[in-house]
Amino acid sequence: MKKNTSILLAEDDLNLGQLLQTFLKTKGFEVSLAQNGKTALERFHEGSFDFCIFDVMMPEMDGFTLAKEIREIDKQTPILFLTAKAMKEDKLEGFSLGADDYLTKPFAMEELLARINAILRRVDTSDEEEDGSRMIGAIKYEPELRLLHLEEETKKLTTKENQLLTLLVKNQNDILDRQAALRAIWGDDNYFNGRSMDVYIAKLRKALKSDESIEIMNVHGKGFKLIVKEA
Amino acid sequence: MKKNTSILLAEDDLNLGQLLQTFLKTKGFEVSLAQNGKTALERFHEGSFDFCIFDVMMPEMDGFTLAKEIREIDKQTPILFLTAKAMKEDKLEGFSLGADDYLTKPFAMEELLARINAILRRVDTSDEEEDGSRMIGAIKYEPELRLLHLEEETKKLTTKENQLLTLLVKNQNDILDRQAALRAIWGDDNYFNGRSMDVYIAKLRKALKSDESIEIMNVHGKGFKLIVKEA
DNA sequence: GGCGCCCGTTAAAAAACGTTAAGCCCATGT
DNA sequence: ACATGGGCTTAACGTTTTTTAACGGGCGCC
Repeated sequence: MKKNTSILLAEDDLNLGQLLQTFLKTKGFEVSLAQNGKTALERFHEGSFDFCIFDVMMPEMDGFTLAKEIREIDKQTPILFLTAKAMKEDKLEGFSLGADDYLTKPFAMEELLARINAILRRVDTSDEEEDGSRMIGAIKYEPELRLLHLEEETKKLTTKENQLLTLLVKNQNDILDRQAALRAIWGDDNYFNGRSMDVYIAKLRKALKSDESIEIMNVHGKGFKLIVKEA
Repeated sequence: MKKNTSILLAEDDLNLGQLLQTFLKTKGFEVSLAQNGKTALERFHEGSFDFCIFDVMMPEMDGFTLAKEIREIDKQTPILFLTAKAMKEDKLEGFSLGADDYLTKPFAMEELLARINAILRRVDTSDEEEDGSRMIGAIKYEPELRLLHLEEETKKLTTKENQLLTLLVKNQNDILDRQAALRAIWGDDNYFNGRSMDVYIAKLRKALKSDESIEIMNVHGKGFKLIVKEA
């Protein structure tokens, strides 16, 4: 059973936003609509999305800044920009931020759909299963359901545990920057949030300790690295 | 089981970057993607890569400067440049910096793959094992896991110990320049960092003293030299 | 041979991280 | 309203990692 592709849509114009949302829903997507960049960013870090559609001009936080924040810890998820006018600079800046595409308003619904599908076809190569789960060593992890399937029990993760593990997995075998992670999950990288994160690292280590080949290694002063040793 | 060859890819255009990353991943490589030269340099010094692909034009630090920095302490790891236009001067400068090959954009994925494999076949002469470990005298060293297997115990190295030992090993039987090492690991070669490095040299000497054939020799005013005497 | 500088080593200080437990807040059911 | 419980933060204490200090020895050079 193929899981629904979930889209994060950030659009301040509620008219257009809802129109797009309903349209995409009829096409079989799950769509979460945010009305400004800030809530969109929070939503992104809470949830688990396969695709992003961001309006460039938005209150609180514009689409480009939003994309930049997301790219600090996630270089995978495709982002498509909606831009009001055909501005050359806009296009250039967007692409340098790792946009996978852009669309100039006004546009046809069908064109949007075509672009989305094209990008998804091109990009989808992660070691993620069809149902959204993935393996960490011998442990099955379902981010959307916040479940960790261990030998016997199957552990329910809390929001924060899940966010942190998701980031670690996204950066598997690579450094997850401490500051970036704090900004992504806590919104601010002060001392106390840092201590809080360390507590969650301890929790995750305990949860994952059943598989000896998994290690959350600390890189002093830089961050953490999820290592999965080869068999 | 053959370890995945790990590639450091520095490319500011995330579109192209991700495209290359996913392509190379499907071909069995481990790919770490950095969006500018500076983070790429940090990543290089922290991690352990078998191959580098650098875009020439990048923000923060361009590909040539990046290569120059790396070549100060690593003369082995192959570097392939991606250049926008076929500029003769670029090529010349690149080769003088120790580039192993070039590719002019746009290029075919398959060609990139062919070049990589050609270089790896040609260059791979390191005494590195298939699993990424290597021997220093009679001591087994696993840089990615930061482990040093001595007679009885197996010592976990700290981040800094590991970085320094990696540099020494890369320049085995050759001088590791003091200033270059400081810039590589500490980012700055001031007095205090220098003293700090001396402390780590002492630590490594102590750790390696179980094997009499290994010596970290000082070359006055120049740097250090890791010497492994023949049996 | 004396003097400055660089290095060797050990110890102390400081910073970062590891872990456990206690406290706090908020939602929920009674 | 009151208790209950889960989730998150803060506190407290321990350990590890890194830096700085301190002191002694070696090297090169006039």
